[in-house]
Amino acid sequence: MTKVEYNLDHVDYKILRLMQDNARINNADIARELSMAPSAILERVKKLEQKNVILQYNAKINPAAIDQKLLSFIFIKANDIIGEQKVGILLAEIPEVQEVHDIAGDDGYLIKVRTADSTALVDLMRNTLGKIEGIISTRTTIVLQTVKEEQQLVIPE
Amino acid sequence: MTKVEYNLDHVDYKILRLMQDNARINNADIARELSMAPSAILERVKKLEQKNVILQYNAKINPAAIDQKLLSFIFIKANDIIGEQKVGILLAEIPEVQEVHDIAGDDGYLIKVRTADSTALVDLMRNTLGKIEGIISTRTTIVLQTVKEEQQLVIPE
DNA sequence: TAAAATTCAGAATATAATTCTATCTCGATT
DNA sequence: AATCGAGATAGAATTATATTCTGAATTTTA
Repeated sequence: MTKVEYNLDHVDYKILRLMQDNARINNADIARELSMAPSAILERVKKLEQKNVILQYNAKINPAAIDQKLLSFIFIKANDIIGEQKVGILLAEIPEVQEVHDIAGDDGYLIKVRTADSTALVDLMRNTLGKIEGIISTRTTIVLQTVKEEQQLVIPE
Repeated sequence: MTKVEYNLDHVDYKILRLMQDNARINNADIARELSMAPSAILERVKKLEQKNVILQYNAKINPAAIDQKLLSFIFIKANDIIGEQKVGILLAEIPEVQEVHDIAGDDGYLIKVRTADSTALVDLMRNTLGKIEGIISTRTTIVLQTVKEEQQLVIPE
């Protein structure tokens, strides 16, 4: 892991603020908003992509529309060596697993899982999690209702 | 809450699969990929937006690039009346709070919070969470390292 | 202070989005 | 089986946008 300098200025922040809420905004509109030339914006956006400030552009899809109605968080206790994350990497390969976090205390992971329903969750736990070596125990928390779910960051300036 | 029919077919699923990984893909490229006319794709995308299948287009920004290096999950026990979510709604208004989930058991919430560092987290808990009426207790879990963090869903067919 | 690198505007060009219309498909009805 | 109508699509024409290029201005570096 190498130290990276991002060196962002006000204009970059403004672009990021616009794009994180509307990734399909066009160059011309950003340019108008910031009173700059489209070509200048284009260059900056490309640089933000190159420098890995912008990681990806996602369409946020309504889970209910494709019948993925159940959201759960599962704490997973594992016998991973600290630093190495064998179990974590295996968990990350599961498509239904949206997030895998290595958490402090309890030598464990917290994962976020989306399935159609509780039956599908049980299947996944039995057939997929159950096959991963090194998992000692799991504790599952079911989400009844989601009040907010966004990935927007608080951008400076 | 009204029952909604989404009525998606194979072509819609393919479009969604392309767009959830690359929201800035253009019409022409989707059309080429699916061997269809751009106009047909355009209509479908617009309908997917209208029907709230596609909820938003986001740029995923590298938290490190804007100095938001600490991720935490906090369990919050609240004295909310079931169904009503006064505390949940207040939590959702906090910009650093990316997610608010009403969870089963323990009459509580699970929230996901991003701050610059642990100092900023403590500040937020004291100054912002501390001011919310109805919070009985909190339990904080710090993320040491994130192995995976995506919002991609498993799309059928 | 000079040279190099970066940033940006504005024009020219290439590419893509959008609109429109004719055609096609498919299910319902008679 | 024939007719009708709604919805979906292709393809052409038009409009809008992205991209490239150049030169000038500014900032950084040596």
